[in-house]
Amino acid sequence: MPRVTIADVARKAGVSPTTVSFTFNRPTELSPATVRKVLKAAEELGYVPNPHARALLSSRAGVLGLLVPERIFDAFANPFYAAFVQGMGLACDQQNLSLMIVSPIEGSLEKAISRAPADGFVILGLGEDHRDISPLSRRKVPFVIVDGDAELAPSVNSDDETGACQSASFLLSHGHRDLVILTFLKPRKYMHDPYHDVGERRLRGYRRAYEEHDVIWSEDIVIPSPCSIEGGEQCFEEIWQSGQRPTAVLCTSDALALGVLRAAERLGLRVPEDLEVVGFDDVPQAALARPSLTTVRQPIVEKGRSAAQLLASALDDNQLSRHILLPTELVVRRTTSC
Amino acid sequence: MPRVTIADVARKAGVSPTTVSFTFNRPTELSPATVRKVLKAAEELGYVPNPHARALLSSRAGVLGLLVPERIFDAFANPFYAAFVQGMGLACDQQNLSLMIVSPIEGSLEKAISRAPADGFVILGLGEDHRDISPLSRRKVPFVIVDGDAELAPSVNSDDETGACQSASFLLSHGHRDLVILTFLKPRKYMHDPYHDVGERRLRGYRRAYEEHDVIWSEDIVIPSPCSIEGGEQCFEEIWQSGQRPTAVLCTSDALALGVLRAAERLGLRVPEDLEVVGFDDVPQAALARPSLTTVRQPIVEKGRSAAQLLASALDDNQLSRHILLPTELVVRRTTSC
DNA sequence: GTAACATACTAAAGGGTTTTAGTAAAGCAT
DNA sequence: ATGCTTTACTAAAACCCTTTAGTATGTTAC
Repeated sequence: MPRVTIADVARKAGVSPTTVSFTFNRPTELSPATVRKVLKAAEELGYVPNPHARALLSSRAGVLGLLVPERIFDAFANPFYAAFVQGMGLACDQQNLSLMIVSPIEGSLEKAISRAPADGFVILGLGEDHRDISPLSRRKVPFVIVDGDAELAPSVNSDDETGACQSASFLLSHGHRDLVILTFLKPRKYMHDPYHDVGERRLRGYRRAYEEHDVIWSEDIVIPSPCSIEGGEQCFEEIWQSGQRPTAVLCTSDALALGVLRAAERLGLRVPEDLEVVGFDDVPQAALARPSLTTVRQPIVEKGRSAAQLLASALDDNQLSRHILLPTELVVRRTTSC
Repeated sequence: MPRVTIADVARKAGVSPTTVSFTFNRPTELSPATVRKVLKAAEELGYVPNPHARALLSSRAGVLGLLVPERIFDAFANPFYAAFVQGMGLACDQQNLSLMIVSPIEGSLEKAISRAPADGFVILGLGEDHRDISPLSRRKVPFVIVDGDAELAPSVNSDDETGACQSASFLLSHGHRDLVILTFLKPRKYMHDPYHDVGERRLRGYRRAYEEHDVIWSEDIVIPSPCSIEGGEQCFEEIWQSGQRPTAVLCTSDALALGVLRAAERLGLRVPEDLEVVGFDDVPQAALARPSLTTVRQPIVEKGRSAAQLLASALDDNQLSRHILLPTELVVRRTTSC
């Protein structure tokens, strides 16, 4: 039994397919009696327009893509994503759009992009000139860059460097000299990208704080780790086991910091007495953590919301490329001694 | 400048559109020289097949829909969703599928379903015979029911009643007699559904524990609240402000329990000395909470994974409807005194 | 009584691909 | 030279809808 098509409804209602289409799309051009008749026939047959056919014709599927340069599993291991999606959802709910998560297919983002039936993309963590997304510019598919460099395309970023600088400054001014910095590992494929990602921006902030405090910076204290609670936990445990005894840890992501907290607990370290920890993001659970996490707040939900909003308006009028810079702010809680 | 189509590539390469299609879909039927020639032309023109056209023909877009009966923002306010999506992602990553979040359009799930270019749906929190999803059965679109009753359709559920019973039993056997139970409020539209949802199953478990302990059950102690940390926080604060002084709180969701913890902290209550709290789900942050949350564990990631897996195989062979029941288990942590 | 216009509907083109059925040429055995 | 199979490619139909341009009818205006 094949799918019920517009032709079936037309036949049943005794009208042309065009009339059926009009019934759904511009009922004002039809007499009320006809509309009723067609609606009845459609109802009885259980007809709904085929979304693929509709999208093919109008190039509008009502779907925003969220492009993430890693596996979905790895991405959502970081609570940042839930909050970001929540924010995008705010705009989607409002504009009746759906939200699609697009991650590499067979390791290729390009492939994933070209197969995804989305009207546009919010791109997380890649710059606008990244080769993996160049097909989008060529095909004039609208996209918004988040946490990445952009000039032509609209973008949403946080003031990472300032926030990072504040957090490092905070620790340095309290006398800490023996820090460890946990940064998130880029997905393997992007490891050697020349592109300046968020991690690097935050590092730059830390480095600036070192300069301002006249403390000598060494790349040796920077340890990359997979960006998840487990990643941070394991990473810090290894650091400790290797004999290093930092008095404080700076993390470029709350996921890592929460992991450090867990590791510290397991290792019997008291926070903040034996070890101070500062994160980045202020994900919802930072405030709930044990102890509550000192971190650099960026408005994640708002970030997602404005990215989706920007994309939605780009779909409508494809005008004006706006660049949004969101503020960051050090939130002092209990993983640091005041 | 219109989109580059298969015809453009065909013209440029001096072959028929069919040959171009074959180049991408079954290159073995072509001579290597031709494949090279076409690939080169496609590359030069920046051609990628139109996903809508492809999906129209094959009825396969490579997209799994996650149907949620509430707004995306509200859904992702509950950390359960992030873990569930993570699990679905595991299966999607493996099978090269994308994941689409579909929530009501203009308040209508039906509308959202009919517009979504997804190959099938994982349906969260509705039974298979719910009227909002009946169009799917009629159109023979595959779907998997999660946290809902199903007989014909494949389903994934947790043993909610047993888990809930254990948790209530645990509190009752420690002498608590003055409990409050926080349940999550259904989205308004589904408020009066006759359908037995997870919340009710869990309540049934609590009730059974009351019976087993010969304690009289009263519906008055059951307080519905929006299912988020904020919801639980506010709800418990109101309860306390209203003069009630329960010695323990049972929550049908960790989101609520985490909220209660936050409220307790604000109200100056010590947990577990002044108030004991038990959640449900064991979301990742339950273990990290302050204090760590006693809760009923269900394997959320696994739930998402098997739901997506079931759906993916239903798409392939549309056979065998399996029903998966995942175990639950009380995890005693620090919000209860042992 | 005819031109001008609005109303209610339809035929046909188009959107971009995949797939089926088929053709032409080459290879092989007899 | 004849028939049979294989190989390499193509024409045309199909997928299901929307939209443009147009027809037929009725209404109004002078």
